Amino acid sequence: MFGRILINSRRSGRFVHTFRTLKCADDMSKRKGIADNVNSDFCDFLTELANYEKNVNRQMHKYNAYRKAASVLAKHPTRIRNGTEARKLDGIGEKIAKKIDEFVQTGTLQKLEKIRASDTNQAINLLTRVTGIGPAAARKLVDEGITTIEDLRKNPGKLNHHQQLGLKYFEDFEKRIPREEMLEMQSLIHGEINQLDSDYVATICGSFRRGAASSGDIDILLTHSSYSSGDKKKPELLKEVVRHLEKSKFVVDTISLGDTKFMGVCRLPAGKSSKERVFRRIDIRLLPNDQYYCGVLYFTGSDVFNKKMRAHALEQGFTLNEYTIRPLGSTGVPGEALPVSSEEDIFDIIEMKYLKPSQRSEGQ
DNA sequence: GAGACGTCGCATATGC
DNA sequence: GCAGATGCGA
DNA sequence: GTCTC
Repeated sequence: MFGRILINSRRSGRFVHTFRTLKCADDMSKRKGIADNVNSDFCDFLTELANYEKNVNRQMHKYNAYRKAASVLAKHPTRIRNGTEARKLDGIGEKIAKKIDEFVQTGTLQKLEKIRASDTNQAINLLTRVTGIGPAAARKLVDEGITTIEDLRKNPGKLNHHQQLGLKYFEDFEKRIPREEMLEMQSLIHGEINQLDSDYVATICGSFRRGAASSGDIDILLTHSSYSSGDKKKPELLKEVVRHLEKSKFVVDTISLGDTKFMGVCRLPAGKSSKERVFRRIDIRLLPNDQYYCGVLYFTGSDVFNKKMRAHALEQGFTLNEYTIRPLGSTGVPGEALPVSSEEDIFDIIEMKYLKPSQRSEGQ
């Protein structure tokens, strides 16, 4: 969920930074041996191809395949010299090996040049950066002659509610959130929720919880002592929190709101020198208390860490997902969910030494 | 050579 | 009005 | 596009 790994800051490929999300390069090289990415030029063109497959061709699996290839190259400690060398890496096959060769020899890719030359592709890629506009809507809009952000502003009637908010906050939503601001929002949120009802528990997850220097958005997991998975729906628990955060002027817009998931927009009150703050994307999920820590673990990531931990769980005869940890019978059929009342419980069950969130960035 | 590649909540379009 | 499908984001 | 079976 909090992928980022080394390529993009965000799964959608909305941002095109080439890694360096946290810590300084020195720190990284000492600990991990992956200081500067010596293959970053390959990663860049693979990421561009990935976004093309997703946004233009709606080929999500190719998108993921290109991203996997870029990721393995980014982690590779030495410079790849040609396709044959690249071919040895997991996730790089015949086609990408060929592209590496072409790029090494000519400094570019014919396929990429053609993609870049198409105005339609350019427009689709641009519109896709508005949250709520995916590959299908972008293509439809471009077919109707709408190709720029300005065009969108002139035709708000062609957008649904989510897309209208995406347009309204287009610039702000592409800005990263400094950790300092995340900490401010954390204390405001905890204060407000505790004032509302001290039986709520809220945890800001994602890369923030792992200590990242900046974040893309705010992802809050929420639970309440009165709410367990056996109970029936409690449609008011989440709505009450959202209403309260609206009343306190922190939450300013709603993208979607159901019984268990809120997606919206928030902003801190003006800071010193009365300078206006940036609008931020905020998500709040309500989980039953008995599933809360599996959820917190899952949404804290990183993706790579989650994969390793789930694999370890399997080796120990357990299946772990975002909701529960269950023992596997001799037939491989999952049994009843085990009781969990902390993240430590989950590590204990699978006999794994506890890792603080800040130690979960690349697994271990 | 065929199938998997994560899954699910919410909003909205679609068909009856 | 209802039920299952689609788009989207995470 | 790549991997697995």
